[in-house]
Amino acid sequence: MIVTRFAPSPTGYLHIGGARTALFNWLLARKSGGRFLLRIEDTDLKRNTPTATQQVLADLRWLGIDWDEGPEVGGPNGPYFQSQRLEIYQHYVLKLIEEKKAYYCFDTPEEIERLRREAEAKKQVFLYPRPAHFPEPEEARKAQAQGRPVTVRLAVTETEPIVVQDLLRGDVVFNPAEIGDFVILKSDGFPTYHLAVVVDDELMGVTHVIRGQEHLMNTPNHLLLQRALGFRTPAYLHMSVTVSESGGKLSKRERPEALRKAIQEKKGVDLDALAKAAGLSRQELDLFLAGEKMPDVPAIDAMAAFLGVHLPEINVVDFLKSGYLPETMVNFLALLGWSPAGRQEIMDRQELIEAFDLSRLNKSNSLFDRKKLLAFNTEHIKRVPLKTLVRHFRVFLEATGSPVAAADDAMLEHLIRINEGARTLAQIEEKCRFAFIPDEAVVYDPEAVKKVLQKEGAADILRTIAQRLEQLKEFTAESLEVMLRNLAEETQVGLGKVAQPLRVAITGTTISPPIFDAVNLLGLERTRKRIERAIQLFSHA
RNA sequence: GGCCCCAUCGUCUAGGCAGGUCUAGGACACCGGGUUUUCAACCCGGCAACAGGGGUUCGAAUCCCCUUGGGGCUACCA
Repeated sequence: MIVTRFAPSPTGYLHIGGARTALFNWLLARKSGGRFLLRIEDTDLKRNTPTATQQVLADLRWLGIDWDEGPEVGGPNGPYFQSQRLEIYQHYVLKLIEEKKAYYCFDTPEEIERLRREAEAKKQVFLYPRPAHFPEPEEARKAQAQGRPVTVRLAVTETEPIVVQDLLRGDVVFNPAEIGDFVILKSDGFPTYHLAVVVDDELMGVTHVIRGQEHLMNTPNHLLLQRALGFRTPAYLHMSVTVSESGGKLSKRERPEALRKAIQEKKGVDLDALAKAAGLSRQELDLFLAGEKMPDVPAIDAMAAFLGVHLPEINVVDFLKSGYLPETMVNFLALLGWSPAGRQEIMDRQELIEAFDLSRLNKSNSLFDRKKLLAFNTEHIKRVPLKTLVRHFRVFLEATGSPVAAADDAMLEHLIRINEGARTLAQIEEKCRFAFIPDEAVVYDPEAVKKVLQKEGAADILRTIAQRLEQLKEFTAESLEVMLRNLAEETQVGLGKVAQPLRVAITGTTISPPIFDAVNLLGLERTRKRIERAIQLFSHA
């Protein structure tokens, strides 16, 4: 049976690259009827954040990527947090030391750094100088008592070429002479990634490891460790990397950097107000602008909102908040580095599982194209069942704190219906928000006022509409349509000349759902009030 | 610098492993037109690629080599 896993380190929100890795492992497990497990690689005390695991779990759930074993679902191979498996790693480290396959080291970071520099100066690869005699456990205890850092390194004694058999790339050959004795146990008693991943994959019965190309160079180390420990070697597949428009792999730094650029390019930004909006001190903001400090995600979001700039989405939640559907994300991510046998591109999870096949993966890096993502989202909004869409819409509204969240499900369904052709949930929200704010809170877009409301005759048309609204027997989208069409015909103008002033009067902008639906949504009373307010504010007659 | 991976339209890719059926197919973007009460959506049409060089072969996008370009790694991070 095929067993795959996703093993994120909880350093923040799940980003799009991680989601893609998780997805491919999940697809392989689901396609083959195997198991998919989730393991949290929290062995770096400095980088982990306390809430990150919850964020990652929530993001995976939103995407519809479920796990058979792991946090919150349990399983026979737990615990699934590496920080809770310290004795297990300890056991194997001790075993390797006893067998003289690994040894204690007492170097300080400065000493290591010096050796590294020397090697660099000589244009040589840095290889840790293995001592002729390995220190005894006794010496390790002594060194520790004296306050020296104690680490353990694997003795790399292999002389034959190390061959990584990659499912995608074929045999990749490495020269063992270029692999130095690497650290497997850190001075804080935590295992390094190499040790933890090898031990856990063995103990958890992982058969297939799909990961990013950035791990290809680590794989010979893992092979070495597996041999030293007498473990099996899982099948490896190193996927291509997703790169960003700015070149280089897509990283979390993208958003802060885009924000910094936006702040620097914008003239006359009130930095004190900006810092306040982000909950930062002025000093922290200055450090950020100098490129020396990265504020956290909420602060970044707050600053972007304050400036009204749109930052590129990187984390899974960013896409949620921009109004993308999880179906879109899963579909689009699957197509980055993989393609189905047929012509069909738009697929739901089930269709992806059915079509998935490792042999159709491709090796080259790909660029994340947001325009194509938008097109995919438009398609999925059309395809996803209405009930599901309502659920997604609710999640979106709550995540963004929209006033539209006050609506019940029936209303949300209606809002979706009258916004046929929308590209994102955010667009639906933007178009409908006008009906969920107080009449006095309508902000009139100056551009729209100038172009529509202050045009010749606009005020007259609004007055006429207000009058006819009074005379309307029943107030529905249909009766409104009849009324407005008649009015357009009588006054010998296009429907646009009637609809546009009305649209701006009730929404403050030129963008809304179809005008009949928009008025119907707002209701008779509030429509009248807003028309009056608009006439008052903008007719200079 | 060293090691490793990769290379088809602007982008994601099909084709490559089994060389002729490829005057290279699709999707997105873009451009032009249509539809239209706004924004979208929708419909029709168009533009656009085998990185370069050398082999192998009757024949190369496809196989081999070199060059160039892009990417990754080079930690007591994962």
